[in-house]
Amino acid sequence: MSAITTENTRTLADRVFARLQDDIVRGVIPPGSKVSETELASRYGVSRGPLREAIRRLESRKLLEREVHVGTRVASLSFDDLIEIYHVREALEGMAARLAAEHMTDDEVQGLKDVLGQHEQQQDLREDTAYFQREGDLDFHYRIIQGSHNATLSQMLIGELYHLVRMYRYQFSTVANRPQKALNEHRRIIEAIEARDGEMAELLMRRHISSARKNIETQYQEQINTM
Amino acid sequence: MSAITTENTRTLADRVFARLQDDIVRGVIPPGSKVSETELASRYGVSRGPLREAIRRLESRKLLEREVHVGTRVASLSFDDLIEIYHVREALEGMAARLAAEHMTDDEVQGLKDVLGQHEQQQDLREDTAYFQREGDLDFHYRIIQGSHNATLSQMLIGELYHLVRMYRYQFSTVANRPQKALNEHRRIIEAIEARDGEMAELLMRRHISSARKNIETQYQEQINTM
DNA sequence: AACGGCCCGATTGTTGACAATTTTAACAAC
DNA sequence: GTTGTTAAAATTGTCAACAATCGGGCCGTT
Repeated sequence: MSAITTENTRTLADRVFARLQDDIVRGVIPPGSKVSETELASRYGVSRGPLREAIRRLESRKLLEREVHVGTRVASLSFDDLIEIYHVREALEGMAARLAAEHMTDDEVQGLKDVLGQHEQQQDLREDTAYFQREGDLDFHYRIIQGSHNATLSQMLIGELYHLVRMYRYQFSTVANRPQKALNEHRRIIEAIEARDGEMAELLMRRHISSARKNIETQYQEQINTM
Repeated sequence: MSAITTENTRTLADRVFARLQDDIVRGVIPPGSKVSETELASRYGVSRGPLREAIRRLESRKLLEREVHVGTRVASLSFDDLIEIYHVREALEGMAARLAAEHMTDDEVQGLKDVLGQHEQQQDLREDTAYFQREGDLDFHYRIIQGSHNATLSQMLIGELYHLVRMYRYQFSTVANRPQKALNEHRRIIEAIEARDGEMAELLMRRHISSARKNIETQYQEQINTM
């Protein structure tokens, strides 16, 4: 039974790490807020020892920021931070798509196509599918990243960057506002992967993410102008 | 006086982190070896508390690997790991070169050209310049990465990946075996950056790193065949 | 009223002791 | 000789107390 495994082979510090990360990403603890070690320790029912280990690990992931002898505060992503992240995503996920086209198994490709099919149906049936679109979008990207069969690459994207992206989405309650275009782009990326055309898969993935970035930049500018 | 700053505004755990990282990267503690907490604690003259915090951070950087209730061991990079890293470097440093071409200040470009000039002279004067070439190569890449003016990107490359690359070099005592070609490639990358041609800079940087990867793959195969 | 020094409470940093788990080694049974 | 069992030793995980540092309020001086 894997529940035993996940509860028992992990240490207190590991579980605090996971719960705290979740609370930060979901905005339960507000971005930018200062967190007290004793307060967190009592909240999660542990002593400060394991808590501090969890804090150090979340620092490495840029979810917490520490000032020596002063304290720790939850990261607060600025617009510029998000743009930086999207440039990195463009580079890394482009490479991931290339490697996925080369290394994905036929089963993995089929799974990717199934996921796309589900998204198309959701798009048909509902109008306000913002939440599902976001989750679906993530699912698509996760599968391609893992299809690269490059653990270092997967770790950097899924283990580090994506937590920040998700945190930003919670922070500003952003919604997908180009779902139909995105879906088309997904479709073409899959075609390239299926044709084992790594060059094309990379190009399309980069344009996909680059478009998302430009969209964010436009939204941001509009928001500035109406203020 | 910055010596005071670096010694005084940092915590014990921070200094242990830095020293331990250095000892791991330089191979003072052999790759793959198991490290005992009490032993390390006495070696660095601290208690296990701050030491464990340092260990957790080095785990995040993939320099240490932990098994719950068993212990921690120094990472040992396999050939496959290094190839993975080079694919990531190709993607990230390609993007860095593109952004550097767009964002580097004229002073930064001049500094880059100065560095290249020094390398050319070294190459003229000496034959066995393996060490200097390696350091010079790193200097060149560092400057372009920081020239991207993208802190997230810089952190991922300089703060994470490069430690692993350096560790691998110490581990296998590799030497640069295509210095003249590399120098030419550097020259052309700088030209593209100076011309503010981001597209070209990215292309050349990717080919530069891709060539290095292929070179490593070839070396590895030859080594296998002679065994 | 503005400024600077001082003390006190609160918070972070560090330590050593204790609990839980794994590994080692000795021993017994087959 | 191999395998299985058990207890002791060693190691990791956790905790609570102690030390060091920072921030805020009070007070006195100008």
